[in-house]
Amino acid sequence: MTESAPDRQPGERSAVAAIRDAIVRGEFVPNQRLVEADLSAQFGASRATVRAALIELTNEGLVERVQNRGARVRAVSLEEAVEISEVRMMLESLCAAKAAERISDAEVGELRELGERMQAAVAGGDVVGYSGLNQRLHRRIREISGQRTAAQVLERLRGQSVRHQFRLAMRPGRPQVSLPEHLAIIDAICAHQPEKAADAARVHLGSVIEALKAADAEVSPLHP
Amino acid sequence: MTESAPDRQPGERSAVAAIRDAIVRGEFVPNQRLVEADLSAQFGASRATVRAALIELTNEGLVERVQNRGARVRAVSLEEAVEISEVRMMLESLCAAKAAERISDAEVGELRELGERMQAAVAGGDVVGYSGLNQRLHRRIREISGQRTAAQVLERLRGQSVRHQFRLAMRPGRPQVSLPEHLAIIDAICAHQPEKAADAARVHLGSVIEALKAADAEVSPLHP
DNA sequence: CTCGACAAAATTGTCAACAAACGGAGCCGA
DNA sequence: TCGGCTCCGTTTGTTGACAATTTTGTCGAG
Repeated sequence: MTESAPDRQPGERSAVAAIRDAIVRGEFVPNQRLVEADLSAQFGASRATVRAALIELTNEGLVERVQNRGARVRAVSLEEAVEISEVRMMLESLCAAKAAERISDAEVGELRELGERMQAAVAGGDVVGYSGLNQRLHRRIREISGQRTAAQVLERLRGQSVRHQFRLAMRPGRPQVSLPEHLAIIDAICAHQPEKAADAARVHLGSVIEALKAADAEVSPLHP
Repeated sequence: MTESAPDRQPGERSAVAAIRDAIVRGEFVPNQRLVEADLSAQFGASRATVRAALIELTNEGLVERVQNRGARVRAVSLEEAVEISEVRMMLESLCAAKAAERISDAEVGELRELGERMQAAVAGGDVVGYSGLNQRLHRRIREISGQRTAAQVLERLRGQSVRHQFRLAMRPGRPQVSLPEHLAIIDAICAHQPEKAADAARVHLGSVIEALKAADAEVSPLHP
């Protein structure tokens, strides 16, 4: 950890984005203390800027702050990850239904192409590529839905659960399970079938929840 | 702006709460500019504290901030209010279902009593009392559900749509419509019927959405 | 050896002052 | 008259220092 911190060019990149990236990329591990002075030095920003960034990230659910005791990276437990996935189940199904109603022909082609690329990635064993396409698909569906409120909430929740999502994606056999679920969502949306799209999204997120529990049970087979 | 009872003890927490209260209570109207120096004087806090508060409220969706141009009270349009209600429909139904699964006998009594008091308020024409009980009911259901993630999101959304909610509550005849919907939710939860509770919540929020549109159409029959 | 109090260090919360950016008033030239 | 330009007041963004609070380390008593 004494490894020379990446001296980002001062005054260029927003401190919020920099710290957020450091957290979601895993550079800062859960429960790690985030001392304002240290971050100030690391990112070349003033302490006030760092402070504002921490407040913002607190409201995004990425860091925890307690009065006079500083900030630390928030650790999301399995239970919380499940809760987040439950909320996602409701909101992604809403977005999927809305997207099925509003999608244009051009966007149909776009989604179909995404689906094909996902198939190719799974067939080729490109796990990280598939993971990236996965995120792009979900985001694109949110955009097409036009439901900006739900989209915003989902974006925030994604940041919180990115670590668990990543662990899931790396699980052997997981892509083979989720791929057909994703394709079903794409098919329903492109066919302008809101009910079917919502159902497919619910099925997918239900699968995610089950996989989350299974992955955790495998990692820690003993319960404290 | 004439009213001034600014003698609050210093503290970031109180500044956030004070400004938030001023916004939700309607003391600050939508699109009103929020100048840091002015708020600093009004609430007796330093500008840095006010600034931190504005950042926090921005992330809560209550104020809008643009680079170098300051902050103002966010105005939520009818479309946004509908979007918010759609998200609420999904999440409140989730919470209602969870609450139906987990509710204890003591909590059953609590909810039933709330229902009776709501009936009495409507019968007595106590609109503001009914409105308060309404909020208490929804919050209590969220608490009983144990779904803290959904509860948090709902709490944030409530702050944003409080103005529209208030307008709704004041609509003549509205309590008579929403009361049976609320009672249906209570009955389903107390009977430990998750599916029925979720359906009742969906029906209720659907009714809210319709009423929102109707209320707006009545206020502004001409579209600008 | 353990427990409690006390002191020192570290960290956050707050404040006042300075620099930069935006918006508008007024001026100039065509 | 109108378009563009500069200048100036206002407001935000940033910096550095100071006060308040918590945590840590040490010492002595039982």
